[in-house]
Amino acid sequence: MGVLRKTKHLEQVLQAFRQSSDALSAGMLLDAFANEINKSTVYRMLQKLEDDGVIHSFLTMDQIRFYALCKGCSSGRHVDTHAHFQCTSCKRVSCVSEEIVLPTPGRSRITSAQVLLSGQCESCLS
Amino acid sequence: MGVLRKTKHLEQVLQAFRQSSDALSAGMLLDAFANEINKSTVYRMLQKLEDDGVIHSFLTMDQIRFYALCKGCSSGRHVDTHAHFQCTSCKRVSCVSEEIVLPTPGRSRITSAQVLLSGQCESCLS
DNA sequence: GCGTTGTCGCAACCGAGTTGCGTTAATTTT
DNA sequence: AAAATTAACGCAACTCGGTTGCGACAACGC
Repeated sequence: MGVLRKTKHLEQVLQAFRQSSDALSAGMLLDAFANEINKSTVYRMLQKLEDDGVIHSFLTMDQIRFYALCKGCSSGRHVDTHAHFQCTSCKRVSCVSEEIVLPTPGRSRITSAQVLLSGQCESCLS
Repeated sequence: MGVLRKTKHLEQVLQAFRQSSDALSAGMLLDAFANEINKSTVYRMLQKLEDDGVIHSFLTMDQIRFYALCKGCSSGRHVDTHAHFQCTSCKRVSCVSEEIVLPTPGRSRITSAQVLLSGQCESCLS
């Protein structure tokens, strides 16, 4: 596992997350840092950041993994069951602050949950 | 689009869905009918069945699309916002009957939602 | 400055899903 | 029942998000 090293690329990526109110995908980061950061580097960085509890990830309807900075969750325990929302027009993805009440089917033990909403965002509606 | 033809392969696939209480993925169908039904045939069939409102689909945590027979939804309008559950041990996927109350973030218009729960199912817990 | 060890770039690879196209077979028309 | 129509099929090649093995490099501790 090892410790997280403070490298140039890491700073760039973290900066990108801080500046964006939306969630980002690996592809978006690759576009943003085209010819600067390698494909595998981006994927490895995202993976590591998620392992370390800095960001969390989830899938959109079209099977693309998005990442966003974690607020309350620590390494190894991503407790937040907040939802994510993707606009079908502008494709932007964001976190929904409202907490969600989830059912526990049968006698099973739920350990994680993902809620994805999609539709049109405020700015695309107007 | 055209009409749905009653072919041998279609019958086989529908039968597989009826016999299984779980949701199925394209890969599982391909395994079940190995050397019988072609890869692209399976994908095209699933796509068509979903378009026609016979089955509905959703993604699991590991980005694999699963399909299950529709109960209440008709062609073009998949209204059910029921959740899906995947067991992390046996990997089986099933529909959760309980309805879910979802938030509407801001002033946006939600048109569809996916809820995925994961954990351990009853039989894997014992 | 030097060794350790995590990170990077590259290229090749993986696997789910798609596509173009020529062929086969289910349904319609005559 | 034969012919015409057109959906469904098989094949092979392809797309694309993501992974991996490996040698080179750079961050950190001493």
